[in-house]
Amino acid sequence: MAKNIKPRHQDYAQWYLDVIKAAQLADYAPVKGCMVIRPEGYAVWEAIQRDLDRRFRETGHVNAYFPLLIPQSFLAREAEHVEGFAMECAVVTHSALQRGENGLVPAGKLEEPLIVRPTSETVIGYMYSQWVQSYRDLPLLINQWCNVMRWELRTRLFLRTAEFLWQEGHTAHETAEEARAETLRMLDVYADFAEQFLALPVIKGQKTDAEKFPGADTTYSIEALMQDGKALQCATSHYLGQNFAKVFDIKFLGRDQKTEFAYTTSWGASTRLIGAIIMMHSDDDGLILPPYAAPTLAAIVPIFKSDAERQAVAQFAEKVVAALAGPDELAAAARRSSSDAIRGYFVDQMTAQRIVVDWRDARPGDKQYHWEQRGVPLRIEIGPRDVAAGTMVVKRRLDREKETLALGDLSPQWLRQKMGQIHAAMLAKARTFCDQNTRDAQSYDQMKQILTEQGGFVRAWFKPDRAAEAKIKDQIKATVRCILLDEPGDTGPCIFSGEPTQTRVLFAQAY
RNA sequence: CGGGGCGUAGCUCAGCUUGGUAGAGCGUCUGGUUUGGGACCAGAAGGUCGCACGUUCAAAUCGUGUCGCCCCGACCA
Repeated sequence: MAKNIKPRHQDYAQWYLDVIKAAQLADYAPVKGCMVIRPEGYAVWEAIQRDLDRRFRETGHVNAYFPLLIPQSFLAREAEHVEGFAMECAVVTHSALQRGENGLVPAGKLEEPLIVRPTSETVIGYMYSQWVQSYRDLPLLINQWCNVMRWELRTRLFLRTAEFLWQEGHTAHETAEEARAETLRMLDVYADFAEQFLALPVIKGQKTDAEKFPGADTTYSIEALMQDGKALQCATSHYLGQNFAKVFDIKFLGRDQKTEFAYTTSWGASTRLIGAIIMMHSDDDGLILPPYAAPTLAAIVPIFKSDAERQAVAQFAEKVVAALAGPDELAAAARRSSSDAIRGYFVDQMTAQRIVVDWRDARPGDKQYHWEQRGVPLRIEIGPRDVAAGTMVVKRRLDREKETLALGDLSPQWLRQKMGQIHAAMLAKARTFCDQNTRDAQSYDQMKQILTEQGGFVRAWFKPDRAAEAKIKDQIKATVRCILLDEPGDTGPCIFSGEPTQTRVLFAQAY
């Protein structure tokens, strides 16, 4: 039992914070609502970036960078957009500081205030209008990795912070069909990524009008169910129609010699994904990282008493490292500056994933907890008894499964295969949880009972309606997470109004 | 931004009612014995009690103000 982590059943919110603290993923910043993403946490973000970026390239997108500051007037152009974001924008009004009576005071008032981007549809729309002249300029397929700021009043590390990191893709197309296809294509990219890379089973769906992105024609999202039975939106993809093209004048001369407004999309995923990883996979002992996103794949814990034993264990550990990372890496690591106590060896130069040998002057038990809490998928114990037998004890973080292996069993392929197995086990476990906590409701009372007593997703017939959704949210704190796609054209009675409807939705309490 | 709570050592908190030398546990550092799942002994360092003003011979303690944080609501990737 970890003594620095509150068990989930006692206080889930505190458990979440304890896991982050114990794994050193993030820290509070001096500015309320902002966080410092520490190296352990940032490495997970880099892994997410690496794999998503590859998927974006494979679907034809390129990266660029647009500015942090946006003229205030830009935001105001699209009515719904300004309505959605005006309440949470940081506004830059001055360009300097000067000494006043009580210290520094702002000076150099700006003619037009600038806002710190809460999202970049407006400034990108403005630029696109200058870049697009003809149908030959389309499609325009650009992504950017950046930070955004939404002045949140209640914040939680990774899940909701004032500043967060994300990527936002922005595309412009010749036809509505093409833009719609792009929107759904990127939704698929996110869903595949979540499952294949992060072991997060997700449900794809469409947002109701009440929940959609301000300014979008249609919003889609992937939704995941956390261990406490609450849903978390993990990524979104928006079909913006011609809404932004019209207000930013993104128009082109079509094949028919007529001028038309472009059809645009936008789609994004943020550091919130790290929160999803934590809440989906981790346990009362701390963080459990999905192997492909883990910066450290295995931690080797040497066990010894005498100096002679230490030497023998050290020699054997070198052989283990060489078997997993290659003999060249052993030499390369010796040239790198690093802590003497924790030595890292890259097993993959591209992903910078590594294994470590923990030579710190601490007891083996301490080291076990240390790496366990950080979510490292494998721990390898090497003691005098192992050295004598030419073996080691390999422990899986996920389920504490233990096996004794010989040196000859290890290889880079073995490690890759092991990671694949762990990933598959994590995905299966998470999917089982999601399935077991997705229930059908035939009546409003039944849904109310399920959501207040058990949580999870509730699948039901529902005719989307703002007033009804507001009432439901008020009464049982649940919202429509998404309208299910791929539903056969059946009709059923709306759980709220009783009217026949063709839409089935997922309800849940959400983060 | 409304309702409630809290600011004392790196962390968790006691002390405040009834004003009088600044406390505990954990952590940190040093030395020793230890080391196959969170060791033990000995010693040490560490705080203008959130900040300001006031009452008083005397304020962590009482009063006023102010700033910050946490929880609950409204708003949200």
